[in-house]
Amino acid sequence: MTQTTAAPNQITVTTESASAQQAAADAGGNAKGKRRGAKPVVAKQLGGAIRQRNEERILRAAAEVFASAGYKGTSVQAIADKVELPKANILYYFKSKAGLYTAVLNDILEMWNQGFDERAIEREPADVIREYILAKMRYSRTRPQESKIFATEIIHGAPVIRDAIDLPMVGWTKQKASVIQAWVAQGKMRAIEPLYLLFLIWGTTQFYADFDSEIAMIKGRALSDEEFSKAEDFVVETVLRGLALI
Amino acid sequence: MTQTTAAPNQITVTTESASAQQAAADAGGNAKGKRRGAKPVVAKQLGGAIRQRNEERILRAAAEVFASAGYKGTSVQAIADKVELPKANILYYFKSKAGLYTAVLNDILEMWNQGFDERAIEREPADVIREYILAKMRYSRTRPQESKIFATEIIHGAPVIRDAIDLPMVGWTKQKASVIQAWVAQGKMRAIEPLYLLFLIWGTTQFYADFDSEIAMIKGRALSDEEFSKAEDFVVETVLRGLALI
DNA sequence: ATAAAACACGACCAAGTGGTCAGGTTTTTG
DNA sequence: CAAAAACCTGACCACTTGGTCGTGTTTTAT
Repeated sequence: MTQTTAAPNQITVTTESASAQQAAADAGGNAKGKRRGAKPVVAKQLGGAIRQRNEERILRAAAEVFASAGYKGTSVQAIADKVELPKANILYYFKSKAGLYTAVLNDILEMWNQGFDERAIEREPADVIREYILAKMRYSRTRPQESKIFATEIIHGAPVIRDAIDLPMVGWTKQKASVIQAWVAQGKMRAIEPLYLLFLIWGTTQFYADFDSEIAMIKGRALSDEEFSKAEDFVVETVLRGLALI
Repeated sequence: MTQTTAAPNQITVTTESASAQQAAADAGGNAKGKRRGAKPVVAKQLGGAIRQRNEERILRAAAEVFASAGYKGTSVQAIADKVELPKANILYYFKSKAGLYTAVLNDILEMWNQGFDERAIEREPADVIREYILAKMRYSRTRPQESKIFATEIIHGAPVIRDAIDLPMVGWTKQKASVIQAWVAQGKMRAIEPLYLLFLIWGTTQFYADFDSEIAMIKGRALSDEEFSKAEDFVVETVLRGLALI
């Protein structure tokens, strides 16, 4: 919900203000309003108090179910059961299952672009990269559901968010890559292809969220906070050494 | 298909010989045979020539569809269309969609346990780890479908393969971890928690398979062979440096 | 207070699904 | 060259699913 740092020079607009709002709009029910002369004027802020509360609850429940069962594996009824509302009611707020899924994904995308901060390029690579890895690791830890939904979506070729994410994603990535490239040019780190570094970080951090069940299998239980913290340290140290920054 | 190295002290049996065969058995149709006195004696090697050929084609098509649409998102009809056989026919060979999926997964699991070779512990960590990373990277490159099916399955909590994979997986991992542990004890590499190293390798290599569509988005096209080879080098070098092995 | 909007929801339906089955044709076996 | 096994498949069915609708209730605005 809250817009984090955000690259200033990005087309984030497409994803944030624009598409988030728009998603809320076409996800929001009450299609009937349109039938006759659209009486309710334009839109008095879209959504009464009740609506807002319920949409939030539904979204939360939906994320849970989508994460654990996948899009196709999720039935609207299952979500309804979880929020304890009749199915018809949730279809009243989100006019289709697809609309609900899109809304969930938009919420996720808002959080996805945790970038290097604006002054990254002037700072020490080691510091920026450390912070970036930690941010990603923490996201995996605190939002495994969202991470899973995102991963599943991408694995299946991003059928739903393709258009919403395509351009912005390219932008975010290019920006990060160019910062890294600059560091290399300045001789601040060993010569590497920035993209592959990003992939290594994304892959590793994503693993902790997406494969938590595998980790639990292996360890016999989930990672404790201390263990996770150790894992964070390991990733940071290994990457920094790997880049010859330590 | 070919059993690679394999940890000698593992219950791999459960997954390989046993469950692969067994899956073929209960996946294989002809349940009717059982109705009357089970005439066809015991089993003359299970499967005529036609059967073998068709099962293979179906399996291949199924893997494709499962990978791109997920288990729930896959309809038997879709697989049928792809192999150009009537739906009933594919249900004749694999008595249920679940059976087919299990069969596909078993094929995958057979290839999954690419381990350190038997003499790993006596070899140089750098060599073993390099080979391991390259093996995983190549698997991601040549078998992205299988990788995706596996990932999706794990993300959703491994509902299907849980039992088949649980113990073996723990075994494989423990074995690899103990080798790394030994290296650390011998002072051959810096002190790390072996598990976190494995996670980093798994996550990174998996990323190249599972997120190929994202990579394509970013680059505007898929990675070329040369680029992929550069990526391999980057991962190897970064990890080895990260472990202070270079 | 009262009208209008927003909210709630049981009942229902069309479409798609996995799976069965009966009766056919082809292949293998003796 | 039969008989038996293996293979093939259109038709069918039970069931789940997303989505609609009509109607009733609550909230909000005036």
